[in-house]
Amino acid sequence: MDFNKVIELLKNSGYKLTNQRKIIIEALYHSDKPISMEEWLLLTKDKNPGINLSTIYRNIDVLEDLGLLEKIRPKDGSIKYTLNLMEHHSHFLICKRCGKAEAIECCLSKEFKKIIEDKEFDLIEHNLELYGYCKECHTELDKK
Amino acid sequence: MDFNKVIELLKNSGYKLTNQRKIIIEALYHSDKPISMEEWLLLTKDKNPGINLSTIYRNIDVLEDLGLLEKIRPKDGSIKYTLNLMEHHSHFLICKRCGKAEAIECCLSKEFKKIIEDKEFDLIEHNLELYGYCKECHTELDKK
DNA sequence: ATCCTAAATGCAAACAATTTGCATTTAAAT
DNA sequence: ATTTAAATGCAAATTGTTTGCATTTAGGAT
Repeated sequence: MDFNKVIELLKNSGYKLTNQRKIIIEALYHSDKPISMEEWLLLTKDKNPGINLSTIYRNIDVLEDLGLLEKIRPKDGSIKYTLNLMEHHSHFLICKRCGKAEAIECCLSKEFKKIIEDKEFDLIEHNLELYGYCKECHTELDKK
Repeated sequence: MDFNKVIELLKNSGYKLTNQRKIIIEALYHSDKPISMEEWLLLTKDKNPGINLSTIYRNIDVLEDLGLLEKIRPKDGSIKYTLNLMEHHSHFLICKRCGKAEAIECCLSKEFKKIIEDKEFDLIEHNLELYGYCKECHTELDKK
């Protein structure tokens, strides 16, 4: 989904396109990896120093309402945000070193789902986060 | 791992077994599902009303140090705690209605791991949370 | 283009969750 | 029993997030 499509969706849902909102969403859109609130704030202040933290928080609600926001919660307790522009369900390969996140297609094998079914558990949704080292970082680490 | 084993591990690691600590860990040990901090506090206050919230927080550090604590972070932003007494890696089937969590064995299929390998991503750890309705709750919901 | 109104924003204050400093208590080694 | 480092309770501090309210602004109506 390209940026204009996002804006269109926003407007069609009755939200106004303010200067701040555009910058806030754009920051997330152009980031190649999930970012923390701190990073998000810096990126937006970069374009408009007057933008307030609470405005970002309020826009989180908007993005969630639009179903566009993905919140990633690593084990360390932090929260990172990224836009979810995919049609279908996906998960992330998250690099423990550089933080880059790459989306991958869904994952639960048939056999695995079968095991769950056998337990008569009605599976509605799942959340999978994969941590490791991406190719680049792995190479870097080998050098040391 | 039975409770005495947990206590033994605690002592062997140089921690003292205080009355409060015992109650705090016992509460978690005897709970059949992951619990919130609020629930944890209630369970401990039940046995000793004087126990302070900060003592629980400090004992979280201890349990993490011992590698016994599992933190579960549902999408709703809450945090639940449970003891991880298993030898091998496992995941949870978490009921969206009653909150009961059942551990299941590991899950990533060979094909799935192959896909990740092909991306030259060095997978270190992963986190999978499965949400849905357990058998009992499913039955209950059908009644309505 | 100007006017109008609901939505959005900035700011400061409120709030919730977690952590910390410090005086006191306690487990357990001596 | 004595001693001492570790653990606790309490209150205050800190951090992250939310809210109330006065002001501003986007975008439809005129």
